[in-house]
Amino acid sequence: MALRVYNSLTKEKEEFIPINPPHVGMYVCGPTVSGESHLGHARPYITFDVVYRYLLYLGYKVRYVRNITDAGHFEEEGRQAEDKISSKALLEKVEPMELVHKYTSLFHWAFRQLNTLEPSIEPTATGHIVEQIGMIEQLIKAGYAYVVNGSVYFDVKKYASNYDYGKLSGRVVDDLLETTRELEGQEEKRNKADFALWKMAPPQHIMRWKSPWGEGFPGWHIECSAMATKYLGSRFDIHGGGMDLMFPHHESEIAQSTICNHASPAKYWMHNNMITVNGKKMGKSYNNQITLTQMFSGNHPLLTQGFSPMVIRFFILQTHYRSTLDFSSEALTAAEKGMKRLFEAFEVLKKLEIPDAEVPSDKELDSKINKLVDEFEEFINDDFNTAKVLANMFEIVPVINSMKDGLIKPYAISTATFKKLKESFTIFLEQILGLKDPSESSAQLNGIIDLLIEIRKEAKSKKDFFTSDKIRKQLTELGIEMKDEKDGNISWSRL
RNA sequence: GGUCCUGUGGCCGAGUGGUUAGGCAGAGCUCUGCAAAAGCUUCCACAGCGGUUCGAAUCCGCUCGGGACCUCCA
Repeated sequence: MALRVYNSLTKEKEEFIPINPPHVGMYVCGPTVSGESHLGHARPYITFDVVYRYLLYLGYKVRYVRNITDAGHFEEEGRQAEDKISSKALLEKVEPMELVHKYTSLFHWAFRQLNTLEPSIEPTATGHIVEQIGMIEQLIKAGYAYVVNGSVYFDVKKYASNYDYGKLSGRVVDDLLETTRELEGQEEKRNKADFALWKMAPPQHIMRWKSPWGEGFPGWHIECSAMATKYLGSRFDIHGGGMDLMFPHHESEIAQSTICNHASPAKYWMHNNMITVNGKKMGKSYNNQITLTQMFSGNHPLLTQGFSPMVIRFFILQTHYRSTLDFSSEALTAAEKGMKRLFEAFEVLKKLEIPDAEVPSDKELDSKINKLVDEFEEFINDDFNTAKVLANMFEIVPVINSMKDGLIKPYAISTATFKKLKESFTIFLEQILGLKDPSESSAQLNGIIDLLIEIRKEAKSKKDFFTSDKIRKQLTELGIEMKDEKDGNISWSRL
């Protein structure tokens, strides 16, 4: 079964066929490093990390480009032509680049914790001013952009007369021309729907670059078009980002690239939905963000505890990426417990060995396992339904535990089935979903605990429950839980 | 106001018209020196009202509720 992805451009699930196989070009709108990443930011980068991982698994040679927006944009177009980054920099009395560096590092750190793979290229907006200016010049030359007082605007009305502006986001241009909100500085534009490609920098603006139109800074949408074009060409396979970027950002990207490159940039547009808090989108405008460092530490009024990065990743992957996901400490706690159970079963599976059996004694179970495992691929192929993959894994958990406890006979399933289960489970959990056991410990700790287990076993065999309980109790206080198995073995895990 | 999405059991969520989603929480049982874990069983559901259909959470209409975008936003 082939991979099918929901294409926001056509509003349909389509079979994924790369433009130039085996190569795949993927562009994802990256972070604006004027502040710390919050939980909402984890959604797209984890979502597209799974997309990236799966495409790699399928054998594609993927170039994954994710930008860093370090040039900033004006807070509200026209009203205050002040760069976001420079305005905060003034406030904190530091260089803009100092902030950029700080938050870029923090971003990288947080997403390493979340086990996202690094993109192939992570271009910065400030590093591509030349390319952006070049693209703007092309747009002016083509007659789709005009210069006013040192700023350059894209002529949406003209574009719309020849192309479909609004196809991606479902806008009607006539409405846009009418209903766009009244903002200061609009008088420079020919039409309200026009957007800035280059803004003249007022004197107080710190980040500024020389351009053919005077000193200024790039508009919001041009950086992605310029960098995507530079590294992926005029036409590439996947463009991803949050749904909130669909309009005007992605719509405008399409317009810019269509004029400059004579092609709609991306074949497939993929948009992840939002993380909500009490039903409302987590975001700047609502002042309801929880930063990732707060998530990890638990240092936030809405959090009853800290959550490991893997729990956050798991929490996000338990929902389909195009659905909203409502955050609560309770939901995270539930995810944490579920994940622990899943990983404990996974540890068991990795160590489990069964005797050779060509024919399973329990044909029903054997075919059930085969079905559940085969569906991993079927579900991920269905527009990356990670929720269903995880649900199947959970259905297998009792089987694994029962095999360990001897409740299921070792030869109940065939060797081939067992081998497939082990391999697929590992590949999908670790390689594709990118989940790993957060409680992995050092060889040293393992050795120490193994020793304590030996001592405790001896005590138990002598019915010295005082000693055995003491070991268990003290370890519990240290966050390590000892569990007596049916067969007399003792296993342990972190609380 | 315009465009669009959405409403699933205590919570989070998957659902292609007919079959158990899954996780967490709750209840009972088994195992067990105790505990925990695990296993088995189980309770609780598709906002409301109509319609289409042999059959609807799933399609259509209306009502009510929630949300997103239209402005920086993942």
